[in-house]
Amino acid sequence: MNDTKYAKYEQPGVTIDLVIFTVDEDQLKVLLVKRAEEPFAGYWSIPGGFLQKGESLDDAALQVMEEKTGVSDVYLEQLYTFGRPDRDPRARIITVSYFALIPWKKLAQPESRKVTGLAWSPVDTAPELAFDHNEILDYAVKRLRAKASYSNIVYGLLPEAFRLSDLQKIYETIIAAKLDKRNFRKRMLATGLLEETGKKDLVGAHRPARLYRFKKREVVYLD
Amino acid sequence: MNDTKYAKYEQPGVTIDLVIFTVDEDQLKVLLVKRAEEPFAGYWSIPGGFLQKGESLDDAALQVMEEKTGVSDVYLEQLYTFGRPDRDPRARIITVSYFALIPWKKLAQPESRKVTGLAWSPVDTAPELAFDHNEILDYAVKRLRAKASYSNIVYGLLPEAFRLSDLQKIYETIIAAKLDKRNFRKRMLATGLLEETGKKDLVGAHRPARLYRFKKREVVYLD
DNA sequence: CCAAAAGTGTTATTGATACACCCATGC
DNA sequence: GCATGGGTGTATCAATAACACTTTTGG
Repeated sequence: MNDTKYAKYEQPGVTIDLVIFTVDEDQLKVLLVKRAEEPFAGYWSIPGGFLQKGESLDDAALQVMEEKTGVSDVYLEQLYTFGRPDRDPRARIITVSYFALIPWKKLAQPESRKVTGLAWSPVDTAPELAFDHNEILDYAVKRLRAKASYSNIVYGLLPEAFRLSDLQKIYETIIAAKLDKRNFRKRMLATGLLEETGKKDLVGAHRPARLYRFKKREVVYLD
Repeated sequence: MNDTKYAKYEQPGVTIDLVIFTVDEDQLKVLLVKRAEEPFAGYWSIPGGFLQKGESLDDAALQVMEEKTGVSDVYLEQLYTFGRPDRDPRARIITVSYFALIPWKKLAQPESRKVTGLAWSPVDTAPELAFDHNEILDYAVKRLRAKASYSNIVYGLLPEAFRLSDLQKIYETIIAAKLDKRNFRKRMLATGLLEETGKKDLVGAHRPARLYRFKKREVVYLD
């Protein structure tokens, strides 16, 4: 920008911060990174980074995603932009927040989990975070819960093929409530968004489960 | 910001753009301003302005609102942040968009309507706008339609006291569909969000209508 | 008395909820 | 044969949708 022309306006730093969710061990978890530097050195924060020259906001979010998880083909949605003048003690910085969903299985490869300074924290026991990141996290959790109730967004937390009981578990975890198995299956199959893969899940000493997949791995709103 | 430390990052200009809605003549309308300067001189755009030093995003939005309409006590909600690198030909500028709702009556005072270079355009016949403002407008319309269906957000388009038929008209205008009068009234009164003012609207050669108001003029989600 | 909008109930349909037992497999 | 999770149907209740006439006022 032309500094003489725009001198009286703020030219803030712009960052992208990501709330990356997964469901693991029947808990909704969020990826946190430990800050090495001031401000908030030693605090946990959600992963983020500065917007690079020529980069779109979505690209910047993807960039952070790949950097921290090694994974890029995930559900990603812009959340909200936070810009309180004092939210960063260093300088005026506004942050465009995103939330992402990632199936636990994708992360189960050892290399993407061993990075130190990274941790998956259950959302309800998340520690005090740097900056206004608790606020961002709360906002993301609300959005996820709401959106799960009127869309098929949970596909982002599931692998390609899954059992209906997996799907139900994901819903129960997100909304923190038990659901009736028969009603749940009826409702899900009635949406017409699922199809059988024809395969069966053979693990365990019990009747094998049919495996389903989402016909389309993109957001569809119900009703 | 410290320019040496952050030199490799983008320091974009940050603007706030507002989609200001009202309902008038049974049409959903949006406030447009005519651009005098390049780029897009002569084009219509939605009102906006640069973020000022020390100003929060919400404050900046309010500022623009007051500047263009003379009104500040209105419904205002952050919408989405647009940041394609080429969205402004001058420089890298990202814009945090907001949408606002304003009751037509508030604008009916002559002084706030006479400003030249301002126009209320029906949303479905809006012209080609500057920058990516058509995209922002479309996004706002979708958000408004969706939110009207599961919240009491329409209070922002109504004066303090109104007839149930006014309320119904607003809904019909937003969702572009006719509603059944009896079912509509039953449903609205069942929400418990309305109360009678005790007064009656006496205009017109017909039975006077009871006037209602929202118990709380703040967003409540239904269900 | 006519025109105009306000106000009011009942029935049918649809969708949501509650609820319990048999099935297929591995060990 | 027993433990484990998979898979299925029906009856009740609640919410939504369809539908038409009487009332009150001003002119």
